[in-house]
Amino acid sequence: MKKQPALPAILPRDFYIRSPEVVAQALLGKLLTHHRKGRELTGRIIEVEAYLGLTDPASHAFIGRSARNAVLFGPPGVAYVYFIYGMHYCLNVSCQPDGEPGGVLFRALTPLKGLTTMARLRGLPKDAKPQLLTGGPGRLCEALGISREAQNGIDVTLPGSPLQIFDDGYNSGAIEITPRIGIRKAADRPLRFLIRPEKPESAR
DNA sequence: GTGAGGATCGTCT
DNA sequence: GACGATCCTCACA
Repeated sequence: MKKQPALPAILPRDFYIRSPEVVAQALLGKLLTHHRKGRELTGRIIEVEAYLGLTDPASHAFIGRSARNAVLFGPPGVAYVYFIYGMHYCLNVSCQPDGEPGGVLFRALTPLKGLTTMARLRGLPKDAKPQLLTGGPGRLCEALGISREAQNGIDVTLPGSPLQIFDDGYNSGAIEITPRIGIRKAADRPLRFLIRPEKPESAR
């Protein structure tokens, strides 16, 4: 069992200087926070996917460096946001040493703080189910107000950064491993990692 | 409750 | 010109 730190601590850059598979599993249970217009939007990371870079056909980095994927080739611990299917944003964080491409895609969060704002950004009623707020890569970006123009290239390891990832000592318990979703290339690789979401009030 | 298909645009070739 | 790491809506059981 991990010790419970007194205060949530920002994950340091060293945390991300590892392979995406390792970083992805380590990110489960951590807190993702976006400071937006004076409000704090926070959720616990419950589902991620690892994208390995040059050896992974499903990764944006597989085709080599381009203007779009440059963040994946840069220093670790930097947000990579891309636009997909003409209507959705997806949030990743770069990992591996500077120069080696690799990243982790955030697929789902359990919303903890700023639920009303999240619901408003998603265009949903304020009592909307968490699954509808932040369950899905496009959904969680919309709920946190994340876009490529504003958030791509943000360093998530800096104390003053609007986008940060914290460790509050939460023990994520057993990790489920499955193939990645929504891709055609290398779709059979077990690189999707998830934890059971915290039980809702009604399930007690 | 579940499954299938359409929407829409940035990026790359 | 074609594709894509998705989501939403509608139809049907």
